[in-house]
Amino acid sequence: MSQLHASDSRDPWQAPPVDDGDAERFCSTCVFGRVCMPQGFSKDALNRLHCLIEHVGPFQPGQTIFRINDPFSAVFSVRAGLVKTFVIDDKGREQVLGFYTPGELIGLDAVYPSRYPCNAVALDTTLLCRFSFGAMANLAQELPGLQQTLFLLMSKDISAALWGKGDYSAEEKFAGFLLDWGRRLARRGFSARTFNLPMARTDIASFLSLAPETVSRVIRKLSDEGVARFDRREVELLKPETLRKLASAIPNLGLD
Amino acid sequence: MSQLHASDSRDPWQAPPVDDGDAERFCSTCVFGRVCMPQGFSKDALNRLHCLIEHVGPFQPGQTIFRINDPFSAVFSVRAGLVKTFVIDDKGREQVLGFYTPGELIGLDAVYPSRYPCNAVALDTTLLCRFSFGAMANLAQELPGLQQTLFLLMSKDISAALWGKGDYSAEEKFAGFLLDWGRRLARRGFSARTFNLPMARTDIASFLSLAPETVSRVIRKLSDEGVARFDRREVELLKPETLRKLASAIPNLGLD
DNA sequence: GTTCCGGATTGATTGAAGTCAAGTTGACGC
DNA sequence: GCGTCAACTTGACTTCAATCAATCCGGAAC
Repeated sequence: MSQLHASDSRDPWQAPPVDDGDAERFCSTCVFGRVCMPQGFSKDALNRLHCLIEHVGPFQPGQTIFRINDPFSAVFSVRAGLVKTFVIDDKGREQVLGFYTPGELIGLDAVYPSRYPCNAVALDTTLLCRFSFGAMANLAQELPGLQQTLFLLMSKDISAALWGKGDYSAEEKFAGFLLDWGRRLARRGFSARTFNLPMARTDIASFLSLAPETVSRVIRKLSDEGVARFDRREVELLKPETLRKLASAIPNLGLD
Repeated sequence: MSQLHASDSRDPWQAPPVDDGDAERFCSTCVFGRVCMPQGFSKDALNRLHCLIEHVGPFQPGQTIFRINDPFSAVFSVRAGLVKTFVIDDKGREQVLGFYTPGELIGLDAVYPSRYPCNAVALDTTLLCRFSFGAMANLAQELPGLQQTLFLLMSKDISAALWGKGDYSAEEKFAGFLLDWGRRLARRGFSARTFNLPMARTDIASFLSLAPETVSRVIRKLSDEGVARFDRREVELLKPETLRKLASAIPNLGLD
């Protein structure tokens, strides 16, 4: 969803579907656009960074972007759509590791092993930017701002990976998930109060290490208590304070 | 514990307590010594990296190294001893995030927020090397090998943070913990079969998100089944294969 | 040695969430 | 409209680990 028209309308359903960027501009949601520019990248630097970007996609829902153990060469920035990463345990059960919404970067955890440590599939029609990591590292050698940006992004991913570590109740985890998702959408100009949970209940359950049935029951409980309204995959947070209180059990939630 | 004498004796209790390094050499366990050198750092480069190292400590057991929300300026490499990092949740319960043994690096997750996101305390008499991160980043601008090393270390921490994510039984988690700990000691030349678990049961429990009583019961079960022998904090893995089978439920364990 | 103390263990009970099985709902196609 | 299918929900039951409550060490001090 585009940010170009965010000042005209914050309704995702009325915004143009994609902001592709062009030779002069990054996609408005792009981490490199957002993070680098305020640090004073020169026009030349931006152009050189641009040269190593490759637009890929569209990927259809269910389509694989990379597989676990594929050799690593690039990270991906989500331009539009939704991606989940996951691993399969020895009993064949899927463990979802993360969801990625436009502006977020996938694959920094693959640098060390030189292979992707997880699978990535599109959950919605998805467009990506592909950044060759080697080329980026080379460029970072000349551009302190880019090096700094990469350090920041990787550091942030360490904290993000820690999310939900610990022993929390189903309600606390789900409350945290709702608030986190809302906050990430808010960064792109959408409402943090009324939004869509575009992934399947099963995937939310797996991400939170819960059974789908438990997620269902938590949703019913929050509905009954008037904390949030759920209609299919639409959510309206009626008492964000109550959610925040629940989620406050989980430390380190302030990832931003 | 020193690696200098590893060829003479692999017994940690007979080895000299500390390998300090000097003007010419890194501590033998140091991540920068280990990771950078094979990539062909020049003598000059090594010297410059050396200049920004500051030896700190000793810290006594229980002594704080940094506190959550302290402004970030440096990462720490463990030279000797043992460190745990942890956060306190809103009910006052401690959640252990990690244990750090000599050669391991603490604090890369603090780069993004510019504050330490957790507390760090020594669990044993501990010596550290302090690296100013800003100075290191500057140096990395000139030394591609150092930049690469930092990317690798941060990427590795992302995977490490993911450890234990998912819904596993107490036995699976503990088996994974034992094997992981053994493997880390083995990297320093010690036995991966017979070793010490120098942290309190309570800390292991917290790290694994279990009650201390549950850890105790798992230990008893593994003893009864002859899978491992426990004597106080000493462990001998009698059937590592059984442990591996248990731990294989947890994906992504192969962090190395 | 004896006393003390904190960490560790053990046993009895409880409870939150998983599992299994049976509905329900909505989307799509014919 | 009706059938089909998958996702989701609901209810009944089970289970694993947390909690509560006693002990049981083992080391330090005297």
